[in-house]
Amino acid sequence: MKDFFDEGDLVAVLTTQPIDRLLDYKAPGGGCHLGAFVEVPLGPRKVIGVVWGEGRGDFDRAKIRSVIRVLDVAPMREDMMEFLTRTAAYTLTPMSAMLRLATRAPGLSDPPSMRKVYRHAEGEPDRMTDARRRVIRALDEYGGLAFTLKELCDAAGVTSSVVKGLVKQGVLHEEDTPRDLPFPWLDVDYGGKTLTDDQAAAVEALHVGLRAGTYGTTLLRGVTGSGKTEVYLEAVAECLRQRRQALVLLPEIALTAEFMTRVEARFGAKPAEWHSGVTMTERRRTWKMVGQGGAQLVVGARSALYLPFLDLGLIVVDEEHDTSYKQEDSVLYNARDMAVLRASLASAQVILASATPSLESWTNAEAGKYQKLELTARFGEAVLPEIRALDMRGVQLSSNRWISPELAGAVKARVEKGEQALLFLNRRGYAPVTLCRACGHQIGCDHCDARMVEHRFLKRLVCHQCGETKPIPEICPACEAEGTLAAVGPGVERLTEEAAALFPEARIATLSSDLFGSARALKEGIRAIAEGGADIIIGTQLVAKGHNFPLLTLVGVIDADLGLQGSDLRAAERTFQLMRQVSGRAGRADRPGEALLQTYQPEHPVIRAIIAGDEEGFWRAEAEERRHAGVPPFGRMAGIILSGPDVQDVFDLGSELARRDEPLRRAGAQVFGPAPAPIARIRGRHRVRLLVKAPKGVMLQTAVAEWIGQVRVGNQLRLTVDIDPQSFY
DNA sequence: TGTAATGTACGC
DNA sequence: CGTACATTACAA
Repeated sequence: MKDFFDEGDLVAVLTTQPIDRLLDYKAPGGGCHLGAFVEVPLGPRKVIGVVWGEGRGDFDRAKIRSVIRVLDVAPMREDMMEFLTRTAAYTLTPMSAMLRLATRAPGLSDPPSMRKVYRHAEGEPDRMTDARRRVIRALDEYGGLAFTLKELCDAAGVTSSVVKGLVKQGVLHEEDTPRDLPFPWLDVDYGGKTLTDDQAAAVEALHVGLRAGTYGTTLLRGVTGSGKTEVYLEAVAECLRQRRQALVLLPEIALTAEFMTRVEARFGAKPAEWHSGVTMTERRRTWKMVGQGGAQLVVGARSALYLPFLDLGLIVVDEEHDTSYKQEDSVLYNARDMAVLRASLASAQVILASATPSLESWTNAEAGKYQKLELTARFGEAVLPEIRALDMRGVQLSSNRWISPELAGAVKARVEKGEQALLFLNRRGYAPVTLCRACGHQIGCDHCDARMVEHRFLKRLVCHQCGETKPIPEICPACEAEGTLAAVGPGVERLTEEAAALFPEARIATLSSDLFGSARALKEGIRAIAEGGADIIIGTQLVAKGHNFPLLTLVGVIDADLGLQGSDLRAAERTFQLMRQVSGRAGRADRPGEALLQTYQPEHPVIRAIIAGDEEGFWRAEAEERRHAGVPPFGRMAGIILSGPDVQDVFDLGSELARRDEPLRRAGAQVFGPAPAPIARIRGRHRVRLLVKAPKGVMLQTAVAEWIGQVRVGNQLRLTVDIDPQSFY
């Protein structure tokens, strides 16, 4: 394929506008490379695009316009173009949306922005003052390093006029430097730790693939506290020694800060960071430096996969089982799967790290598609907690009490020893249901088919679906009885109330995503608690995600059955992982831990597998069940969500699709539905769901694309395809 | 008969 | 996605 186009040659350009085809333009003066980022005229506007190939010449020559200019960023590499094409085909997403995902950095079209920095030049000022002395001292202290105006003023404690005055006299030198600077060099020999035999063996195995510079995927399994992070940081080190770039994906923004500190301890500097909480300036710097090789390591969220790496050698997907890797908005992709795809195109290695792998990864490892590495020994003296079920069937609890006497006793004992206890309940707010005792009416959201959840800290009812809030009413909105509304069921806020009554001496901290204003505040809160700022921690699933609580020795799960209900096929897997993760919080440092699960169904296979610690047994049973049902990873599925303001319109479209299923049947696939989606109305839009099921090996995407191509989706209606959905009801 | 509101086609 | 242009709704 041609990779350079001279002025006037026809080039095909992919724009970020939702036009599902390439547009022909004339190459600009000076020509352009394949993959070049360009600005092109489109109607009355200028838009950004990428030179995708030779022009096709099927458009009226006279109407073809010229590329305005080539942007000052590195051209998109061919493996990246291929990656976008393959992701688009896999997820049935238009290419323009993929390009938008790959250009999510501000100011790409701006010229390289410069800023002024100051250095100490020669000579003395005409008149030495205290302020002037401080400025010069600040500059000299850092060995001639350049300061920006703000940095210099802050360091010297002066106003900008002092600095400007010194510049005018030639004592300070003012110069322009590019604003986007390379990230500090990561030193692979900076802070290596001594590894256990177990870890060293895993590192050695990972080094083989990294040195070969080929594609390969490894499932790195290790119980909590076994030192997975140390192991994959050594893999990162090896990748950097090979002069290639590395990417570490984390499921939660809240985890990045702690991880950045660990990277700094290992490599002597902080790497580039990429997620929604990063400032615009840093985003642009990261995007540009990744493309120029000025960033060796990126730590970030799933969208970091779409950064324009120059030479990517390793992708680590930490906590690979985490459901947040599957995006539930705009482009629907699973970052775990796309990481494997990207790596295979870039001849890079993938490490999927988890204590409780997803069934998909477990199956791939069993089948020999992935290398499997296990870390068994727990770091330090700690051992896995003893896990016990508390059978709640015989327990008499007074109304609105959820902590059994046995669990309460265990908590009390731990707290008296100066240890921490965690009470886990995966429900935000105070009470999930607000019910009228007179007429039985439940307060729901006006825009969604969901119940409003009382949040007592906010003193409001909140819809967890759309975020709508309203004050807690005095009278029942249905029967107008006064004072009959009752909060029913437990949430973490209510549990906090109960714990405060049971343990009046204990310091209690509640960890729930909605109780902290920002990711920063949350991180600060977690740190304070981990350092002993609380005796009892009450938390939602937030606490299951990899935070370190060294003083924690007891985990009490209030409702282990939550999540087992419902007909979600992944419910068992998710409950298993969550329970294992949560109980893994106990006894991480040097004290043995204990986990108690309150349950009304102690014989349930999932609960029994958790208690027995029989992971292999659980996965084998779960795999067998899925194989039998013909569902992922042993079959293929696609979810279709239709939504619109009018129920009838939405259902009509659903029925039409169900009727015209020949393309699916021809391919060997089957369609179910239409049925109301799990939440049949969100933000005033009615939702209907269809499910396509096919045996493995069917060209699912091709069939689905042809199938939905038959119908015309009206203006108000929306059709979303979700390949490999996470949940299907 | 006009303007506002809503729908549809197009971009090279 | 924005924009231009067509079509329909509705008040005067």
